[in-house]
Amino acid sequence: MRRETGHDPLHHASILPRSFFNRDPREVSAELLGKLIVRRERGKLLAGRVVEVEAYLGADDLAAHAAAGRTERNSVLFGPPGHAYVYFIYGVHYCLNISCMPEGEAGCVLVRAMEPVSGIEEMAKARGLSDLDFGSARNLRLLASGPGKLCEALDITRARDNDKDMVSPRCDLQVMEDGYLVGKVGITQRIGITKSAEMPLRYVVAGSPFVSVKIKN
DNA sequence: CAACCGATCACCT
DNA sequence: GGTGATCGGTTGC
Repeated sequence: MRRETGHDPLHHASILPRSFFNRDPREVSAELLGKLIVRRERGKLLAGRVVEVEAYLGADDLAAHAAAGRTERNSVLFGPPGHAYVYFIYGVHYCLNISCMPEGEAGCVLVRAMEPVSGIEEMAKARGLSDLDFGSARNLRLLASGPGKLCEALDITRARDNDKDMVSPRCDLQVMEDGYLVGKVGITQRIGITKSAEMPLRYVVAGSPFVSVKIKN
């Protein structure tokens, strides 16, 4: 298995300002592509570049957890922007969202897939895939090509991470930017929902092999 | 390779 | 008591 280089892969990276998330989730979604999700734990640095997200809006979006109003579970969505909203789904998986909009207004971006950048061995271990050879993109994409996989790779759980401030310099779960620019952005319907399913709110880096599913037109 | 299915939890009605 | 912003293994074209 290939080793990480000694040089810090986030040397040129900086934390996004909170204002980045203080607006409509659709704007945030388009610009979040190419940014970095960073996990720091036990002296290790785990990071991936976002290649797929979905926007979830407020009361008009019946697929959003916030649609029925504020509850104890979804209260993070109504809090300040830039916080992690983590929920448990289908009895098996966690999903990571980042809250958007000013405090008091709901909205978020679901982080659905990322290209692994740093801490490949750690992520593989967390995914139970330590035996694979990650020299090939074919295996590399197994690490975080879906919201549940991404959370497993970064060891994200509701108990541990819900409501964490992802734009705080001291947080062990952060969003960063390093000047990387994505190419063409594709927009499709969201995955796996039934209500408000027709709205085109899924944003992917066109041609990336690290996205979850390719949607046929 | 598409389609189906089981796992099995938190939340809301 | 029903539902769901998923995944991975299996089945059957």
